[in-house]
Amino acid sequence: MRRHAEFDPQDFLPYLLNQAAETLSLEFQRHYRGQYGMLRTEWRVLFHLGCYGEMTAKEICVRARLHKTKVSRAVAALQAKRILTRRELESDRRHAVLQLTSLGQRVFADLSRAAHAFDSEVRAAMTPDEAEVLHRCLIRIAAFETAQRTG
Amino acid sequence: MRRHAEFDPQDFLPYLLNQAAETLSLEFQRHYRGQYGMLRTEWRVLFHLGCYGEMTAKEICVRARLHKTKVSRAVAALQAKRILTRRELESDRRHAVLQLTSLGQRVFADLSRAAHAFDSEVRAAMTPDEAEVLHRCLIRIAAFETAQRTG
DNA sequence: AACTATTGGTTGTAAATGTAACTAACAAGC
DNA sequence: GCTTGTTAGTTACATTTACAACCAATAGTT
Repeated sequence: MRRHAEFDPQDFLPYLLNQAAETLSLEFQRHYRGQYGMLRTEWRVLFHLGCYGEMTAKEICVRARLHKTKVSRAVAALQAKRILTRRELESDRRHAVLQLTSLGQRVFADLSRAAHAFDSEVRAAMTPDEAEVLHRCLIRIAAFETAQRTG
Repeated sequence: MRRHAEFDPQDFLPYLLNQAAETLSLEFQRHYRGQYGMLRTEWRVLFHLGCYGEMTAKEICVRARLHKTKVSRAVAALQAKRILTRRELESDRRHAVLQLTSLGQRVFADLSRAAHAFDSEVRAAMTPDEAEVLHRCLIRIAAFETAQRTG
């Protein structure tokens, strides 16, 4: 069957990386989607607020590398779910600092625990050395060409 | 600012993996999208047909781990673009074997070359040893829990 | 042969995403 | 103080995706 054997999809890094990423994402979805009806972007916003503390939508855009419209919609959804509140700054009324409610903190604590457990589960499939190399490579790849994506 | 330092997004493998994958995907999009107006799923279908030779939509679903509706629509789009043709089997008229047209083969050759070059570019960011570990880990992760996704 | 189940594939519709255009608040130049 | 530019964020609309229901062909059962 194989007519053009020059190249196997499995050897094309972007493809393989995507397969791996999708596999894990799909698996972890169960937690934030199944338990809390959250979308991936919502989970990311919650994740960042939980890890780094309160910040503005813009800061989330930059840190999480998400487009502002996605963040805007995720924030609205999380607000509707009583996971976070927004506090406008008098110093500059364009900004609004986002902060988790106590419910938000509980949800974050729960998902954070699940994330930790899942991470360990994945790492169990490799040696500590491998995990370190993997981490290093991914960081490097993620930094590849970050332009025009964080507006 | 950081209030909950227990966990950094950068250390959560699914998240990091996603960032890396998205970075590369977005970059490589330029080729199939910019040059040929193809969607990611279309490129994947083309990729598989080009690499492995003609096969049915179902086989593509299994190999590429894509849902049948995605493949169905991608095939329709590629057909409209004169990239592939379908040939029904008399032995079982539910099946249709998909094959690249000569245009499809030229497009595949071009994108395949671009993919190769891009892959090398990415690999240049790491040592051969690292690349090998990365490859191994990703294969392992991609195989994690393949159920209910290929229907 | 008739009845059900399964399989390969398509279509309809709702949800999600991307892109561009927009508003409001502030900043800078004159 | 008024015009111009920038920045934070939202909204509108078009494209894409997900999910379920569907159809047609075949296989399996009686």
